Amino acid sequence: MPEGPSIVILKEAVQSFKGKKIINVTGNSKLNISRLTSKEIIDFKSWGKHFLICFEDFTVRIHFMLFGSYRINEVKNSPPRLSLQFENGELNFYACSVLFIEEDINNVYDWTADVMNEHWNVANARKKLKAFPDRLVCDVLLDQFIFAGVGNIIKNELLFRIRVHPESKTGKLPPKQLKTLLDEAVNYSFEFLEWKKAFELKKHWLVHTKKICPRCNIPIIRKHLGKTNRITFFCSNCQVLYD
DNA sequence: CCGGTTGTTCAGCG
DNA sequence: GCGCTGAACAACCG
Repeated sequence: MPEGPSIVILKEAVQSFKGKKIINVTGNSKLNISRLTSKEIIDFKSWGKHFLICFEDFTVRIHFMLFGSYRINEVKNSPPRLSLQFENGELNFYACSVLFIEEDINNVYDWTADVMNEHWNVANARKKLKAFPDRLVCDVLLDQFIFAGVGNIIKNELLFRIRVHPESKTGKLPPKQLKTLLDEAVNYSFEFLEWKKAFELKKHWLVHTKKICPRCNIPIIRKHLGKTNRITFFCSNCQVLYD
């Protein structure tokens, strides 16, 4: 559930509650969620993997982490972390991180860093990469301050697509590959969104959780890499190491 | 039933 | 104070 495109799907799915008043609030969140009672939802926004419920004077940030989930006008057989009741339905969040943001979210979030956002700015991302040329591409793709919304699946798949080895240093990428990486961070995320909407996401995975390279038929390498130490799937034959 | 994983934070340690 | 490691959280799939 948790990569950026999934949050965009959620944002689209809850539009019927925009402008609506919350008539009851429950949940096992340790925060004072009762403050939401009788409040009107001004808007829903997203930043990367963050789902934002905007009120007049504050914002609720939902982060689904690895295991979080939600239901719209349905309930799961487990206690909700946060449950919002409306005249026209309900919105339930499970096993997620809930946080109140009191500041203006425009001062909290850099919208130009969100690969799914209309304000995404590729020049800003390029500048952030240039500042730390020794970082590995497998790490920078997961850096939410550079590529907010990109997760481990998108990381693995896009590196295979652009034929770059995950342990390549960003500063050693030829300009053409660097441009392709920046472009595909957005392109792949939007393809992920369409596949996810069509319930055919896994069908399109070429290396993630795979055993054999679909291009050259040799075994896919599965290894924890980089400072992020996340599991990485790649083909040592198809993906070129720039170091 | 066990192993694996779409994520992040933080304690502990050298 | 730093960077690194691993735990913790907690749910579902195959």
